[in-house]
Amino acid sequence: MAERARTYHHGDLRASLVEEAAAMISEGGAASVTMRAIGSRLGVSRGAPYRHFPDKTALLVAVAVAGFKRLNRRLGSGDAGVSSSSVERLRRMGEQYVRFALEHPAHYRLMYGKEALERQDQPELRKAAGALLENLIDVIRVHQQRGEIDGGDPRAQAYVAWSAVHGLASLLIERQIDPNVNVDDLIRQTTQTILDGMRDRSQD
Amino acid sequence: MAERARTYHHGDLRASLVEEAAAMISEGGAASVTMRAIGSRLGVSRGAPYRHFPDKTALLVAVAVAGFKRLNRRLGSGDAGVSSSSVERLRRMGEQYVRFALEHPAHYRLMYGKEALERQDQPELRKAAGALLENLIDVIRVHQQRGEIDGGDPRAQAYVAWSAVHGLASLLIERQIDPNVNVDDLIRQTTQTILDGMRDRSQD
DNA sequence: TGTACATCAGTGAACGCGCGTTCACTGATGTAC
DNA sequence: TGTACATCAGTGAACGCGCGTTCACTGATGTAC
Repeated sequence: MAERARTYHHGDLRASLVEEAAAMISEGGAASVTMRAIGSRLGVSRGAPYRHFPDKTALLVAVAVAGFKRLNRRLGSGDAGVSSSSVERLRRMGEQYVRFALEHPAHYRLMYGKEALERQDQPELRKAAGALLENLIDVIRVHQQRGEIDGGDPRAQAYVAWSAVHGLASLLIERQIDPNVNVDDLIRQTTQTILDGMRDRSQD
Repeated sequence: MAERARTYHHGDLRASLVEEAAAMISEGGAASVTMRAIGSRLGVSRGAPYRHFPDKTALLVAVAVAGFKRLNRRLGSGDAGVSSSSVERLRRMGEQYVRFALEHPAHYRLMYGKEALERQDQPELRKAAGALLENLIDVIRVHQQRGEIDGGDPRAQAYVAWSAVHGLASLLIERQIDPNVNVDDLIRQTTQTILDGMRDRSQD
């Protein structure tokens, strides 16, 4: 604030816009993000954001992309390597995935909601989501090579695993799951069922 | 239309509103549903819908509830009874679930999207979604008794299965899945993996 | 180091728009006698 | 069967609102000489 008063130029308004939009989404959902509000929250005029984003959709796409990158980083961390039990690695990825969604529900919703982003093809967004999938495929492939899960098409297996965690995350976020259910147990059981199912596959 | 011109009263405007809103959602997404448009599409004034629904949210809730009922009916049909192989029954439920979502993507989105419905607790909606879950639990319980899947908490197992199909449906709808992938195969593999995982459960 | 100038980030007033909703009304319907 | 009346579904004009976006502008910054 003091800083802002001192300088006419903001410094890095573009980054601030993305950050602030994400914060607003967390606080009040995607609908609460308006170009007017975001400007005033940053102590900047209404027109200023248009120096950095051609329109509102472009800003929201940037926010969603940032979300995917953040999630991807989180899944990648923990252990990247060979160290721990490898199925354990997959299970932990699933857990982290769902936990991210629970911690940032509105942001997560934006990442996947075509609704909010309107326009069909946002290559940046597609790329960010694609990176997530590729990581998952890589991990699955490694574990296949170790013979710990079956040898089907790793891409298809990745989709199945992704579906399970994405579905669980969505149901939790949208409050479709009885709040009395222990979330940690449910997450564990979901990832475990998927991993068992992948191992078990009766050669179809 | 001819009918409408003949009578001042519409007949069953309430039902028509729900039906027309659903149609508009299918055609142009939830955002395309406006109280103004819906009135004019039914050849009725702007105020007319407010005779039947206090506000827009109430109408959308009714549409979502109708969607859940329709989906539920579809899952229940096919075979209700003891006739067919029982695991087969579960697999078919999963397939029908995903197929419903693919056929009515925007409607499906509305059913689960808290965003669009804004207000937190819509008891009717909660009830309709709950009925879906209870049905699934019942089916799982039956198959447990037959010893075809393991004996864990059927509610938890239902959540796991629901997560998988809901996740797959969502990813497909939101175009997160490579269009070159064979959707039928993917649906089959997902339901199969879940069922295998349920059977396999290594007594944890 | 000092000046002239091009660049461009941010200003702030204003635009037009489509929306949900309200409200005094009017016409149709069903019912009591 | 006929009339009076209460009820209520549908009318249509109007409201206020918040939104995204535009545009001529001004002030800050960096650079060439």
